[in-house]
Amino acid sequence: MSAEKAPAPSIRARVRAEMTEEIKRVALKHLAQDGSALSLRAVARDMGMVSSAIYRYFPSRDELLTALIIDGYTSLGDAMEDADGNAERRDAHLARWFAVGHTIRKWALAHPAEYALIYGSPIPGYHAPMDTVPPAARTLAALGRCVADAEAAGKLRDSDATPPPTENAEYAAELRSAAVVLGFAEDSRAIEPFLSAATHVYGAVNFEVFGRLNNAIDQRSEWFDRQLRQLATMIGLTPRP
Amino acid sequence: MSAEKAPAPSIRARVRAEMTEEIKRVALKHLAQDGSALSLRAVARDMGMVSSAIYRYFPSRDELLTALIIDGYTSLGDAMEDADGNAERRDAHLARWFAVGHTIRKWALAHPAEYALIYGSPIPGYHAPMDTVPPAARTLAALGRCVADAEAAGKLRDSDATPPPTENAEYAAELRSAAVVLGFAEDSRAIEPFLSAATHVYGAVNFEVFGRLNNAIDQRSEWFDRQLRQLATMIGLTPRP
DNA sequence: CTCTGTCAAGAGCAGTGCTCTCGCTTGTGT
DNA sequence: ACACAAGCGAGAGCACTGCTCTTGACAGAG
Repeated sequence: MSAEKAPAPSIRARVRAEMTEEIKRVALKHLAQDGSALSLRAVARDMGMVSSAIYRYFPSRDELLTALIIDGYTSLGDAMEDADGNAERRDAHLARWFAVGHTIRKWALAHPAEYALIYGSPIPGYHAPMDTVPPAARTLAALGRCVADAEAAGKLRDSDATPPPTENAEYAAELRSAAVVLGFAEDSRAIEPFLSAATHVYGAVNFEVFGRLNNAIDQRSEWFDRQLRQLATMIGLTPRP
Repeated sequence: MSAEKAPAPSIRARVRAEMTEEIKRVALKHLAQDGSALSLRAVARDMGMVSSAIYRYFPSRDELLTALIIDGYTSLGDAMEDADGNAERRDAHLARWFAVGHTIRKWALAHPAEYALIYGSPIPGYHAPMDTVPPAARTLAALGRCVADAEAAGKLRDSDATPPPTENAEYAAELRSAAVVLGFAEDSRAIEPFLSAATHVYGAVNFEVFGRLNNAIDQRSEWFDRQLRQLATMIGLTPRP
């Protein structure tokens, strides 16, 4: 018998953790099929449990949703950081932009229910707790890093489309604050174009995942890629044409 | 007694139409409060009816949703066309762009539930029928008209951000087809920048309405206005800086 | 070998979309 | 002027939902 006792993982705790994971797994499966109409009873039935047993693991449907939301952000964040690659390609800013951008779209198409959960319309009675903020911020930061690194390396043209500096001091302060959070320099000139570009990227993914491109654009990879390219130009990631 | 009899509005039909409108009105109120979790029973209760009575007017919850969706698109479309103004300002393309753009945002903020209904995540079991397509297309066309008119009048710079003409023939055909539907010339060079811009506009409104700007950007009117301005530059609506 | 904390199960509450049947009202054709 | 039928609201009922509470079993710790 090994004499481990310090962290005392406790068989009970281990089993409990496994059950929790299993519930999330099945819930995710249901979410993928039925959309945001997630039913605890259906999950329980699928696991051969009685519905009330689930409440031993998640005190409410909202807590389950929160867990799934955090998992979703984490999964997307992981995918984006993976796509961003390691330090060796740190200077390939444009390639990183495309890689990370396409990863958002691909992840969303592969996990439409989770995508709707985290970037779709808010769920009626549900209010996201603060725990979801850091994983959410990580995804935006992953995209931002490509631009921030380029700017820090002096590889960024000035954006031609950005309007002149704002005269609204509060807005300027908010931009500076966002810059710091996302790893840009506090006085970055790229932060506003980047936030614009991110808004656009998520808008495009929304359109595609939520079916707004049906009967209009079928060449969706091309459509998305060209928008990424246009945004790269707008931000200043590409040399002036 | 007036001798009108040709269309025979039929008292019953009139009352029925009024009831239908009343149900939609109450449903909209509930939608605004509880989000997409619309309950027929609650609507009926609010009207002092029994739930089954509603089925005399809408054969299913989906049909009610369809009616609300069509009303939503129509309301937004009306607001946008109103903002676009009449023929007298037909040449004020940039002003029209801002007016129509801001109208989308204002309408969405004033009707968040209806906005979520038509531009948010799809409702789980619901499939939108074809009737919703024309009202939906009208909103996009209303925004597009500002750009199409500018292009037709030769008042549009070439967009600098747009990537070079695509080599994907199918994608090019889809662009031409979209151009025709939205009132652009078939060989319009502005259609792709415009579609990009529209994607961006709806992305920005999504972010704000769905709370993705919370704790980040409070100066939202400024934020949105600057993005509209940037997009105008990208499309070529403003003179080169 | 108890004791105690954890668990699944089941019944139950209030709510949901939807169906069906029952009478009542009311507009309408003869 | 009257009888007919269509349209209507009410109510019961089915299968479902999230959630609560109680009960009884079991397993780890002392």
